[in-house]
Parts: sequence; C-alpha cells; structure tokens
Amino acid sequence: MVEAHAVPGPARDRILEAAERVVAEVGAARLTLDVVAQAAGVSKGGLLYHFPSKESLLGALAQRYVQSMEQCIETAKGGISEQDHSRDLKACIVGILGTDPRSKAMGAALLATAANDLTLLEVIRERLVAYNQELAASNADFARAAIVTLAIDGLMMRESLRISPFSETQRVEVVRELMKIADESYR
Amino acid sequence: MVEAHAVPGPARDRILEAAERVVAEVGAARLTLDVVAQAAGVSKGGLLYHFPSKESLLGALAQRYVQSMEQCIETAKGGISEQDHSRDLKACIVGILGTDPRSKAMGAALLATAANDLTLLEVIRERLVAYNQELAASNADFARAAIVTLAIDGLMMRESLRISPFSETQRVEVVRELMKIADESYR
DNA sequence: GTTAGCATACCGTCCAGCCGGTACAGTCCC
DNA sequence: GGGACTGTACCGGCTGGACGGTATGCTAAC
Repeated sequence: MVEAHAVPGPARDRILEAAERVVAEVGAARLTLDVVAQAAGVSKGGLLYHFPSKESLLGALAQRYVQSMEQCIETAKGGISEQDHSRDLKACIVGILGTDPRSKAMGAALLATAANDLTLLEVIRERLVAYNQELAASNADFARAAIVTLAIDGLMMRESLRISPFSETQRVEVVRELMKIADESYR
Repeated sequence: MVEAHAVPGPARDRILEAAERVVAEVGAARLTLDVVAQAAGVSKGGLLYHFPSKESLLGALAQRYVQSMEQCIETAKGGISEQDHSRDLKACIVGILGTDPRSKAMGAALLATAANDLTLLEVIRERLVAYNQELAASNADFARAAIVTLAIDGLMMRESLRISPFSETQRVEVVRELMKIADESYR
C-alpha cells in the first residue's frame, strides 16, 4: 500500500506528489483516484474538487514534469562555472541524472501520462521543441549536443522502468563521458 | 477505431501485432482484451485461448520486444562491412532507428507492458544486461558506446511518445553523428 | 470421438465521475 | 452585531459502465 504522508502544504501539490509516488510504487495501471486520494490524505471528493477529472490530473502531472525539468536544470546551473561554454548542456546532465529527488519523480509522471493519453504529452513536446531551437541557434555542434540530451532521456527512462543494466561505477563512467561529449559539442 | 486488418498467418502473431497497433493508435490505457480481439479479427474467447490472461499477453509483448530488437539488429548487420570494428554498434543504430517496420512497433510493446506491470519488463532487462556485458568485455570505449545505445533508446522513446522535437533533416544529422561516435568508440 | 481452435454469453469486480451533503470564512445589508 | 447569503474546500456514498475472466457451445480435422 501507498501510505499517506502527512505532508503539509497546499492540497493540490500534495495530490500531485502522491500521484507520482503511487505510479513509482504500484505502477501506472493502478493509478486510481481512490488510491491517489488516500495516498495524499484527501477524500475522493476532495481530489475531484482540485482535479475535476482524471484527465485533468494527468495533464497536471505532465505540466509538473516540465516544471520539474526546468527547476532541476536551473538548480544544477548553480554548480557550474559561468565561463563554461557548455554550461547549459552540463546543467541538463547534472540536473536530470543527479541526485535531485524531483528528477526521480519525473519518470513516474511521464509514464503515468503516457500510459493514459499521449496527447497530454503535448506540453512536454512544446518544451522540447523550444529547447531544440535554442540548441540549433547556439554555436554548439547540434547533432552532438542533441545526442547528449537523447542519452540523458534514455538513461532516465531505463531507470524509471528499472531496466537499466549499468552498475553504479558504470553509471558514473557514463555520466562523466556525457560531460566530455558536452564539452566536445562547443568548439 | 482500430480496424481489423485481415492479415493471414498464425493467430497468435496476429494478436500480438494487433495489440501493438492498438497501443500505437489509441494508447496503452485502452489496450483491452475486447479491442485487441476485434483488431486482430478474433473473438475474445479466441484471444483468451492463446493468451489465458492479460498478463500473459503483456508478457508476450515484452518477449516480442526483445525478439524484434534482435531481429532488427541482425538484419541491419547485413548492410555493414564485416571489417568495420564498430559493426555491432552501428547495426543497433541502423536496425532500431532505421526504416524496419518492426522497430516502430517496439515502442508500443514497451509502453503497453510498462504501463501495466513493470516486473514484466524483466526479460528486457536481462537482454540489456547481456548486451552490456558484451560491450564491457569488448575492446570498445565502454562509456562512449553505452551513450550511443542510450541515445538510440532516448530517440526511440521520444518518437514512440510523439514528443520528438527534431525535424527530418535534424534526425538524419543525429543518426549520422551517432555513427561517428560509434566509430570513435573503437580505437 | 477427441482434440484444436475458435465463438458467444455471461458474471463479478473495479473504478471514474456524480451528487447531496458539511464546515467555515468572508461580506454585505440592516 | 447579527442574520442572510455566497464562495471555497472538502467529504463519502452511490451507480453505471467498462473490463478481465469463465463457462459453454460449435465445427472441422485427424
């Protein structure tokens, strides 16, 4: 069972966070309104007050995915020198593949949304398109930088689905090599 | 609606193929036994004769994912020189990101299985672990080669979820660059 | 006549969404 | 200040439909 964390704060956020926990722990198929409500410490009626339908809950999860991504990257930027040419790309690597707990929940949000309705992911696509345009307009080697972002996504997905074959040391190697390729992308 | 393709051949394969079509067209959440049966041109009883439970159907989809992957790669090997040191890795790129229709269905199989029960993906993890061991034992630059495989997965996933931001020409660029990194991995 | 390969009808459960409530904090009027 | 009214936030039982699975019937092949 997914326990109800007595987390304070706005009910809306508690519900979204609870939904991510439910997906991570019992799977996207068991993401029911009752279970989410219980995990969030709210009644079903209370949940439906904030999210009038399951679809709206899933849409909010997709939105949250985008926000978490931006926040993780923004936070990670703080740890990288402003002189570094590949700062943005490295922030993606560190932000998403680092230890930020928000990044762990992102996979759950993506999976839950994707499982129920692919069109709800449009908001994520828009964000990726914007990022892609930035990349194309920058002085980076486009293809090489794009591959870095793809590898980030690939690793995140594998870990969300628990099918990553890497040992801990291998993972460290991979992340370090990603940083190296990020450097190679800018010159 | 998902039309019933009057595809001949063994019913079992027709059902699995139909399931992949259903997921690709209407989403993993609407992958119901009734819909799959209809799409495969079989009755529900007929479907349940071949797959006694939904779980067994999903398990077979995961198996099929592994098989499709191996076949796509094997087929692609034919188009690459035996002298090429990075032949195996390049076969992955071409096989999975190429035009083979089987590779298109793989994302659907993965998504459907993941949405319902992550433990059914174990068979996929095992295959990845095996491949990872091959890679580690080879004379390739491990991290660099691993990144190629991760980027392949990342791109495949984005395209399955229809959130890939790349234009057609950008995609070609990315694939070409992947081939280049594959070469860099072996020397 | 027995088995393989289906089809049809049906059952029980689960779940999304609805609805009739409750509690409470304003706030406007008198 | 106190009654009437309104909006916000939330509760929990209910129901109708969907969906997984069962039970049974049918037919052609061997």
